[in-house]
Amino acid sequence: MPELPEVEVTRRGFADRIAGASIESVRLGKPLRWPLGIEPSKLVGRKVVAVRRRGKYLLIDLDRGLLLLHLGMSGSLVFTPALAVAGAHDHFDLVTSRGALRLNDPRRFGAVVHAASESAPEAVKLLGKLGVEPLTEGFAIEAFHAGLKRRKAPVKQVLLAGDLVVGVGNIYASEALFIAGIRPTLSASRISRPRAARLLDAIRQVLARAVETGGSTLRDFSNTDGQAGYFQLEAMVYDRKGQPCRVCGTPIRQIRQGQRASYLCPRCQKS
DNA sequence: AAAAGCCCCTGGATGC
DNA sequence: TGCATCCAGGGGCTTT
Repeated sequence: MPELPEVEVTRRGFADRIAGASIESVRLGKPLRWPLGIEPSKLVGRKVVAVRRRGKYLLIDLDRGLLLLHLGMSGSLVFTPALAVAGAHDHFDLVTSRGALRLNDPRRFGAVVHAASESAPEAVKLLGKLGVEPLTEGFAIEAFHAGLKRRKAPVKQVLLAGDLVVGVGNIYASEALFIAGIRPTLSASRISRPRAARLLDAIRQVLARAVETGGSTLRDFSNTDGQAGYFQLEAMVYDRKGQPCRVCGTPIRQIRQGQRASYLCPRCQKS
């Protein structure tokens, strides 16, 4: 589910509300992708300082240490004054003096991991190879083009890999490539400098718009107040197999790359 | 170093 | 209605 926009919408939904709170209790449900890495009772009494985002990870800074939280494919967070009885897929509760944060994640590809600091091995393992933040960091077109040039894999898969630019997942990779007029199968190394510039611009444009619209809700994503996003209503190609291209009317095609679906307009994305 | 495949897991849609 | 199969917003890990 969650790509950069969904994670950012989630972050904005509770960051200010939880900042300054002290942790009162922690409840774990079924195991997530990785163990928490700390005895839950040791978190009690610590204070939440801030909530940041790095790629698709949320970083919950505590006055001592931090929690790295990932939503995986099916995760979502709610932040409420008081928690209801935990459901079958509620696998992590962080109860604080200002409200409770709850992770619901049916597939359990998500994770909450404690790290003593951002430079601790547990954090570096997860964050160390991440690429540039497309929305907030100055990403020179030279660096982006150079990064593409040294990769022979299809550009779609290079975008998904996350080591060049972070936050672009399966929906927004297809969307950005459509906007830039680039075929997802094109080898990244063959993208010219002007086209790389268009692609970078398209990535920023589509991610920013998706944040504005509350992200994409295909199945189960919702923000921390339980509300759905509606970017999917604006999607140009994603999940639109066989439907007419919104620009030229040609039926949208679906292909498979690395066991994931890609969508494209064969006419608007000629190469 | 880079690329390709393989998993982790549950639930909804589809087909027989 | 029942059951099998396929597919899904991710990404770390292992193997080429």
